[in-house]
Amino acid sequence: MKESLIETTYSTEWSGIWQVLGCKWTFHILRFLAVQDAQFNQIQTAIDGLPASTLSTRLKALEEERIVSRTVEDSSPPTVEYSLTEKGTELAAIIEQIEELESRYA
Amino acid sequence: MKESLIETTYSTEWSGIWQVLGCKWTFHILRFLAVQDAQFNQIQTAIDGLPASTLSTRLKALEEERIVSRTVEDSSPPTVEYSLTEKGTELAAIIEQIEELESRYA
DNA sequence: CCGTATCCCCTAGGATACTG
DNA sequence: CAGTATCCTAGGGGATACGG
Repeated sequence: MKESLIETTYSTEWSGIWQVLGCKWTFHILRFLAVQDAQFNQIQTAIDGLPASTLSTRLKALEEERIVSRTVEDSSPPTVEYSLTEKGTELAAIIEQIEELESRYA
Repeated sequence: MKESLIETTYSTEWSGIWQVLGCKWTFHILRFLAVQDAQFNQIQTAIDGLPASTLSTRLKALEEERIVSRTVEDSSPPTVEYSLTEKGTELAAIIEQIEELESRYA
Protein backbone atom coordinates (compact mmCIF):
# COMPACT_ATOMS: atom_id res chain seq x y z
CA MET A 1 0.00 0.00 0.00
CA LYS A 2 1.40 3.27 -1.06
CA GLU A 3 -0.03 5.78 1.26
CA SER A 4 2.01 8.56 -0.23
CA LEU A 5 0.56 7.90 -3.64
CA ILE A 6 -2.95 7.95 -2.31
CA GLU A 7 -2.28 11.20 -0.54
CA THR A 8 -0.78 12.93 -3.51
CA THR A 9 -3.35 11.65 -5.94
CA TYR A 10 -6.55 12.29 -4.09
CA SER A 11 -5.84 15.12 -1.73
CA THR A 12 -5.22 17.42 -4.66
CA GLU A 13 -6.28 21.00 -4.39
CA TRP A 14 -9.52 22.29 -5.74
CA SER A 15 -8.14 23.61 -8.98
CA GLY A 16 -9.13 27.12 -9.99
CA ILE A 17 -10.00 26.07 -13.48
CA TRP A 18 -12.77 23.84 -12.24
CA GLN A 19 -14.02 26.52 -9.98
CA VAL A 20 -14.52 28.92 -12.84
CA LEU A 21 -15.69 26.29 -15.31
CA GLY A 22 -18.47 25.32 -12.97
CA CYS A 23 -19.65 28.87 -12.54
CA LYS A 24 -22.79 29.93 -14.27
CA TRP A 25 -22.30 31.67 -17.64
CA THR A 26 -18.66 30.62 -18.04
CA PHE A 27 -19.57 28.06 -20.59
CA HIS A 28 -21.54 30.58 -22.65
CA ILE A 29 -18.80 33.17 -22.47
CA LEU A 30 -16.18 30.74 -23.69
CA ARG A 31 -18.32 29.54 -26.53
CA PHE A 32 -18.94 33.09 -27.63
CA LEU A 33 -15.28 34.05 -27.52
CA ALA A 34 -14.36 30.90 -29.38
CA VAL A 35 -16.27 32.29 -32.35
CA GLN A 36 -15.10 35.87 -32.13
CA ASP A 37 -13.09 38.31 -30.10
CA ALA A 38 -15.38 40.81 -28.47
CA GLN A 39 -15.78 43.83 -26.27
CA PHE A 40 -17.47 43.77 -22.90
CA ASN A 41 -20.80 45.04 -24.13
CA GLN A 42 -20.85 42.76 -27.11
CA ILE A 43 -20.55 39.78 -24.83
CA GLN A 44 -23.13 41.08 -22.45
CA THR A 45 -25.75 41.82 -25.07
CA ALA A 46 -25.08 38.62 -26.96
CA ILE A 47 -25.69 36.42 -23.94
CA ASP A 48 -29.21 37.01 -22.85
CA GLY A 49 -29.66 37.43 -19.13
CA LEU A 50 -26.00 37.76 -18.22
CA PRO A 51 -25.60 40.60 -15.70
CA ALA A 52 -22.68 42.96 -16.12
CA SER A 53 -21.47 42.34 -12.59
CA THR A 54 -21.28 38.63 -13.20
CA LEU A 55 -19.54 39.10 -16.54
CA SER A 56 -17.00 41.31 -14.86
CA THR A 57 -16.27 38.78 -12.15
CA ARG A 58 -16.11 35.93 -14.62
CA LEU A 59 -13.77 37.66 -17.06
CA LYS A 60 -11.41 38.43 -14.23
CA ALA A 61 -11.34 34.83 -13.10
CA LEU A 62 -10.80 33.66 -16.66
CA GLU A 63 -7.95 36.09 -17.04
CA GLU A 64 -6.34 34.77 -13.88
CA GLU A 65 -6.53 31.28 -15.29
CA ARG A 66 -4.93 32.55 -18.50
CA ILE A 67 -7.93 31.40 -20.47
CA VAL A 68 -8.96 34.83 -21.65
CA SER A 69 -6.78 37.80 -22.44
CA ARG A 70 -7.74 41.43 -22.22
CA THR A 71 -6.32 43.83 -24.77
CA VAL A 72 -6.61 47.58 -24.67
CA GLU A 73 -6.39 49.08 -28.10
CA ASP A 74 -5.05 52.57 -28.23
CA SER A 75 -7.53 54.01 -30.64
CA SER A 76 -9.88 56.90 -30.06
CA PRO A 77 -11.92 56.11 -28.22
CA PRO A 78 -9.74 53.34 -26.79
CA THR A 79 -11.45 49.99 -26.96
CA VAL A 80 -11.04 46.88 -24.87
CA GLU A 81 -11.13 43.50 -26.47
CA TYR A 82 -11.39 40.08 -24.93
CA SER A 83 -10.13 37.01 -26.69
CA LEU A 84 -9.21 33.44 -25.94
CA THR A 85 -5.60 32.67 -25.26
CA GLU A 86 -4.07 29.61 -26.82
CA LYS A 87 -4.88 27.75 -23.63
CA GLY A 88 -8.41 29.08 -23.83
CA THR A 89 -8.80 27.95 -27.39
CA GLU A 90 -7.71 24.45 -26.50
CA LEU A 91 -10.04 24.48 -23.54
CA ALA A 92 -12.95 25.55 -25.70
CA ALA A 93 -12.27 22.62 -27.98
CA ILE A 94 -12.37 20.24 -25.05
CA ILE A 95 -15.57 21.79 -23.84
CA GLU A 96 -17.12 21.14 -27.21
CA GLN A 97 -16.27 17.49 -26.76
CA ILE A 98 -18.34 17.45 -23.62
CA GLU A 99 -21.20 19.10 -25.46
CA GLU A 100 -20.90 16.55 -28.20
CA LEU A 101 -20.82 13.78 -25.61
CA GLU A 102 -24.00 15.06 -24.01
CA SER A 103 -25.91 15.30 -27.24
CA ARG A 104 -24.78 11.83 -28.21
CA TYR A 105 -26.11 10.35 -24.99
CA ALA A 106 -29.17 12.58 -24.74
CA MET B 1 -40.54 37.66 -29.82
CA LYS B 2 -41.64 35.77 -26.79
CA GLU B 3 -40.77 37.76 -23.76
CA SER B 4 -42.34 35.20 -21.49
CA LEU B 5 -39.84 32.64 -22.68
CA ILE B 6 -36.95 34.93 -22.00
CA GLU B 7 -38.21 35.66 -18.54
CA THR B 8 -38.65 32.08 -17.53
CA THR B 9 -35.51 30.53 -18.89
CA TYR B 10 -32.98 33.19 -19.73
CA SER B 11 -33.19 31.67 -23.20
CA THR B 12 -30.12 29.49 -22.88
CA GLU B 13 -30.22 26.38 -20.75
CA TRP B 14 -27.86 25.84 -17.90
CA SER B 15 -26.97 22.25 -18.65
CA GLY B 16 -27.06 19.85 -15.73
CA ILE B 17 -23.73 18.30 -16.57
CA TRP B 18 -21.95 21.60 -16.04
CA GLN B 19 -23.74 22.13 -12.83
CA VAL B 20 -22.44 18.90 -11.39
CA LEU B 21 -19.02 19.13 -13.01
CA GLY B 22 -18.43 22.46 -11.38
CA CYS B 23 -19.36 21.19 -7.96
CA LYS B 24 -16.65 20.60 -5.46
CA TRP B 25 -15.38 17.00 -5.20
CA THR B 26 -17.01 15.87 -8.45
CA PHE B 27 -13.70 15.85 -10.21
CA HIS B 28 -12.08 13.73 -7.51
CA ILE B 29 -14.95 11.27 -7.44
CA LEU B 30 -14.81 10.77 -11.18
CA ARG B 31 -11.07 10.27 -11.16
CA PHE B 32 -11.36 7.70 -8.45
CA LEU B 33 -14.10 5.76 -10.18
CA ALA B 34 -12.18 5.87 -13.43
CA VAL B 35 -9.53 3.74 -11.75
CA GLN B 36 -11.83 1.35 -9.92
CA ASP B 37 -15.43 0.62 -9.13
CA ALA B 38 -16.05 1.26 -5.46
CA GLN B 39 -18.45 1.24 -2.59
CA PHE B 40 -19.65 4.32 -0.82
CA ASN B 41 -17.23 4.04 2.05
CA GLN B 42 -14.29 3.27 -0.16
CA ILE B 43 -14.83 6.49 -2.02
CA GLN B 44 -15.32 8.49 1.12
CA THR B 45 -12.20 7.23 2.86
CA ALA B 46 -10.09 7.49 -0.27
CA ILE B 47 -10.88 11.14 -0.84
CA ASP B 48 -9.58 13.09 2.07
CA GLY B 49 -12.00 15.64 3.44
CA LEU B 50 -15.05 14.56 1.49
CA PRO B 51 -18.08 14.54 3.80
CA ALA B 52 -20.58 11.70 3.49
CA SER B 53 -23.44 14.09 2.98
CA THR B 54 -21.73 15.73 0.05
CA LEU B 55 -20.77 12.39 -1.47
CA SER B 56 -24.37 11.30 -1.21
CA THR B 57 -25.65 14.39 -2.98
CA ARG B 58 -22.99 14.22 -5.64
CA LEU B 59 -23.50 10.56 -6.47
CA LYS B 60 -27.18 11.16 -6.88
CA ALA B 61 -26.57 14.03 -9.28
CA LEU B 62 -24.05 11.97 -11.23
CA GLU B 63 -26.55 9.15 -11.48
CA GLU B 64 -29.15 11.53 -12.84
CA GLU B 65 -26.71 12.62 -15.51
CA ARG B 66 -26.04 8.96 -16.34
CA ILE B 67 -22.40 9.41 -15.55
CA VAL B 68 -22.30 7.01 -12.64
CA SER B 69 -24.32 3.85 -12.15
CA ARG B 70 -25.32 2.31 -8.86
CA THR B 71 -25.45 -1.45 -8.61
CA VAL B 72 -26.79 -3.41 -5.69
CA GLU B 73 -25.23 -6.84 -5.49
CA ASP B 74 -27.41 -9.48 -3.93
CA SER B 75 -24.80 -11.04 -1.71
CA SER B 76 -24.85 -11.33 2.05
CA PRO B 77 -24.46 -8.75 3.21
CA PRO B 78 -25.69 -6.99 0.07
CA THR B 79 -23.18 -4.48 -1.23
CA VAL B 80 -23.62 -1.38 -3.30
CA GLU B 81 -21.14 -0.55 -6.00
CA TYR B 82 -20.65 2.61 -7.95
CA SER B 83 -19.04 2.62 -11.35
CA LEU B 84 -18.73 4.85 -14.35
CA THR B 85 -21.14 4.34 -17.18
CA GLU B 86 -19.84 4.38 -20.72
CA LYS B 87 -20.72 8.04 -20.85
CA GLY B 88 -18.91 8.55 -17.57
CA THR B 89 -15.81 6.81 -18.84
CA GLU B 90 -15.70 9.04 -21.88
CA LEU B 91 -16.27 12.05 -19.71
CA ALA B 92 -13.42 11.06 -17.42
CA ALA B 93 -11.13 10.88 -20.42
CA ILE B 94 -12.11 14.39 -21.47
CA ILE B 95 -11.56 15.63 -17.96
CA GLU B 96 -8.07 14.23 -18.06
CA GLN B 97 -7.44 16.36 -21.11
CA ILE B 98 -8.25 19.42 -19.11
CA GLU B 99 -5.89 18.30 -16.38
CA GLU B 100 -3.22 17.71 -18.94
CA LEU B 101 -3.90 21.11 -20.43
CA GLU B 102 -3.52 22.76 -17.07
CA SER B 103 -0.25 21.10 -16.27
CA ARG B 104 1.08 21.94 -19.69
CA TYR B 105 0.36 25.62 -19.19
CA ALA B 106 1.22 25.73 -15.51
C1' DC C 1 -18.98 53.04 -23.68
C1' DC C 2 -16.64 49.96 -19.91
C1' DG C 3 -16.97 48.48 -16.27
C1' DT C 4 -17.03 48.29 -10.49
C1' DA C 5 -19.44 48.54 -5.76
C1' DT C 6 -23.06 47.38 -2.96
C1' DC C 7 -26.85 44.97 -1.15
C1' DC C 8 -29.39 40.97 -0.46
C1' DC C 9 -31.12 36.49 -1.08
C1' DC C 10 -30.52 31.72 -1.84
C1' DT C 11 -28.07 27.58 -2.35
C1' DA C 12 -23.80 24.75 -1.76
C1' DG C 13 -21.56 22.23 1.37
C1' DG C 14 -19.13 21.21 5.95
C1' DA C 15 -20.03 19.34 10.85
C1' DT C 16 -22.51 16.50 13.39
C1' DA C 17 -25.69 13.14 14.59
C1' DC C 18 -28.60 9.55 13.63
C1' DT C 19 -31.18 5.24 11.09
C1' DG C 20 -31.63 0.55 8.43
C1' DC D 1 -21.67 -0.91 5.81
C1' DA D 2 -24.70 2.72 3.43
C1' DG D 3 -26.42 6.32 3.69
C1' DT D 4 -30.05 10.51 5.37
C1' DA D 5 -31.44 14.61 8.43
C1' DT D 6 -30.39 18.90 10.36
C1' DC D 7 -28.19 23.03 11.15
C1' DC D 8 -25.23 26.81 9.96
C1' DT D 9 -22.24 29.81 7.38
C1' DA D 10 -19.78 31.43 3.32
C1' DG D 11 -20.04 32.67 -1.07
C1' DG D 12 -22.42 32.84 -5.76
C1' DG D 13 -24.99 35.70 -8.48
C1' DG D 14 -28.89 38.94 -9.65
C1' DA D 15 -30.58 44.03 -9.34
C1' DT D 16 -29.42 48.40 -8.90
C1' DA D 17 -26.59 52.29 -8.81
C1' DC D 18 -22.66 54.57 -9.62
C1' DG D 19 -17.49 55.95 -11.35
C1' DG D 20 -13.90 56.58 -15.46
